[in-house]
Amino acid sequence: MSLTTLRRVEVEERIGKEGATLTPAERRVAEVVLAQPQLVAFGTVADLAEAAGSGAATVVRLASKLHYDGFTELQSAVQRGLARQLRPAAERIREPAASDSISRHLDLEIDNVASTLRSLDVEALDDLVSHIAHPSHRVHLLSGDASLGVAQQWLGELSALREHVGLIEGNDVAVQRMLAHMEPVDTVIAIDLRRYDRWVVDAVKSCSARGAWIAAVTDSLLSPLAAHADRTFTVAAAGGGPFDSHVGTLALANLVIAGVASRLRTEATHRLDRAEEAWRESGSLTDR
Amino acid sequence: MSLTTLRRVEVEERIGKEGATLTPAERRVAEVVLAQPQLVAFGTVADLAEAAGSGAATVVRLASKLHYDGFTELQSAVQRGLARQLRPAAERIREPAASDSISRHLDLEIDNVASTLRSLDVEALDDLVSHIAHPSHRVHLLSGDASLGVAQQWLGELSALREHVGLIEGNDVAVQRMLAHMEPVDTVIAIDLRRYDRWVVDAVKSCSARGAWIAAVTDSLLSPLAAHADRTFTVAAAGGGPFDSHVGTLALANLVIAGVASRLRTEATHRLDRAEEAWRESGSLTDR
DNA sequence: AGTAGAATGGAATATCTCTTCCAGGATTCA
DNA sequence: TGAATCCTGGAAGAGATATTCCATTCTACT
Repeated sequence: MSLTTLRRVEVEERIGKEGATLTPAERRVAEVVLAQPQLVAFGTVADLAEAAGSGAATVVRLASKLHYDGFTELQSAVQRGLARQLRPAAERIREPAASDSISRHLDLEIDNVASTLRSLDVEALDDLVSHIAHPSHRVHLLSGDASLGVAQQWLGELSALREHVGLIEGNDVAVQRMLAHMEPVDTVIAIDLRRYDRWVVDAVKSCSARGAWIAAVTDSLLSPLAAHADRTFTVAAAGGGPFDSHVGTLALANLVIAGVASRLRTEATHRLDRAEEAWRESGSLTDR
Repeated sequence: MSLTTLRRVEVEERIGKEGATLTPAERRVAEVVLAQPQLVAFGTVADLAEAAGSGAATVVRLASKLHYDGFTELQSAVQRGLARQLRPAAERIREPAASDSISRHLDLEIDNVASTLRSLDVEALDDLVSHIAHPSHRVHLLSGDASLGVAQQWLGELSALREHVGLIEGNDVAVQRMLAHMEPVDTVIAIDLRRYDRWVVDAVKSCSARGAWIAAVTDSLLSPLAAHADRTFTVAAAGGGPFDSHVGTLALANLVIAGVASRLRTEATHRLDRAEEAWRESGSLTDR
């Protein structure tokens, strides 16, 4: 996996070079610098001195021996090194690296999936699954134009598991119709990322006013969708091309849908069996 | 807050909760906190204020609104969050997520993306990109029912880059119409996985007979689609629930579309700009 | 249009941190 | 063994930073 781009950082380099000339106390400090760079990046001279069992002056002297102007400069160097590791793949992909475009996209998409699922709140997920699995709550999907395909994917699979799942298109008629029939027990899943479609934002507001339970799938907790949502799911959507990547959103969808399926096991199985039966009879599916 | 490690980083959690009560300037600061946590972790109040275009006092006020004792405490919280990400990315990717079920899906989806993109043949990819980028070739998308949403996603984004992209629905009328108008220079992208939709297989055969150039996006080189395709792309689609995961397919789509976009740079840019202009005039997109 | 209230940034202040200096202690070499 | 040198940490001062307060600006409502 090309994700392991660990570069030896400047500081380590210098410690290696000057290592032989370090005094015992300085060496102890240097060991801490290598072993716990966070302590250097986030801490103070005193913290580092304590961790190394030395005095503050020794810490500063080490920085000088490594040809830094002082502890502050050493700290900056360590911070730069850490920042490199912290940089999301989204930024790495822009740099004119030698690596080919496939592996750059690979990094990016893996990052999207990992970030999206790892930032997921378990309670929020359970809550969403419960709402979708509740048979008497109708489910309405709202999606911005850019994520319409992914929303269709949610729609298709949720429809296979339960009834009364709908996707609202972005025209006023459809939106108004949905709002007219909305009950306070209905569930709304709104999917839209930055450069939000105004109609989605407006529709979410209206749904909220009508008392629907709303889940927002969006790019930021500060998104206008989040403001009216009962639960917000943030997705990472860094794209290597001109568009956002909805790979993270789709991974989230799969997770949610799997949860709904297991919650609705018996009923869903019946539905799926009936569909299977229909396909078999009509011969519309084939193994080869 | 107790021993339970919050998966969504504490700071984000709090921003989400208080997001609605933030003033405009505070909101700008919060956006920077979310977008550039390093700036908070490594920087000073003044740095953050400058990045957000606000005063130092606003930064401190935001910290208070998030129920921190002051900026220093907010900074510590961000540092703790970042420290978790400081491990090498490769390790982090497989790190268990908040629940077993999420971890399982995470592994699964990462494998789907990685397997799909790793097995990709560069020449085949270039070939597909070239065919799509060729302006005089019309592009037809065919998709099985299960991957319809993903196909819609291809459609939407390709349509933003060039003209004459169509998605054929699975009814005879539409298929026959497409076949009737097909030219030998047309490009067909057929997306369908195991338990193939018979109509897709048949349509691909017919397209092949008419001399179209065919790319198959499918699950195996032994797929019936592969038999008639000029290029075959295999995708990994292991799903954690009852359905296949199309995350790998979508990742492939993004890669292809990014390739097409860079191939069509000038024309595509014009198209995108015109669309942007239209959105701006109609006010249908919003930043908040 | 006017007023009350919130919002905002600048400046003063209190706190914290880095750096420098120095004296006591350890080590080395004759 | 003694002297010279190096090593080391504490403490003071220099510098930077967070916080608080307040005057100005903006906004919303009458």
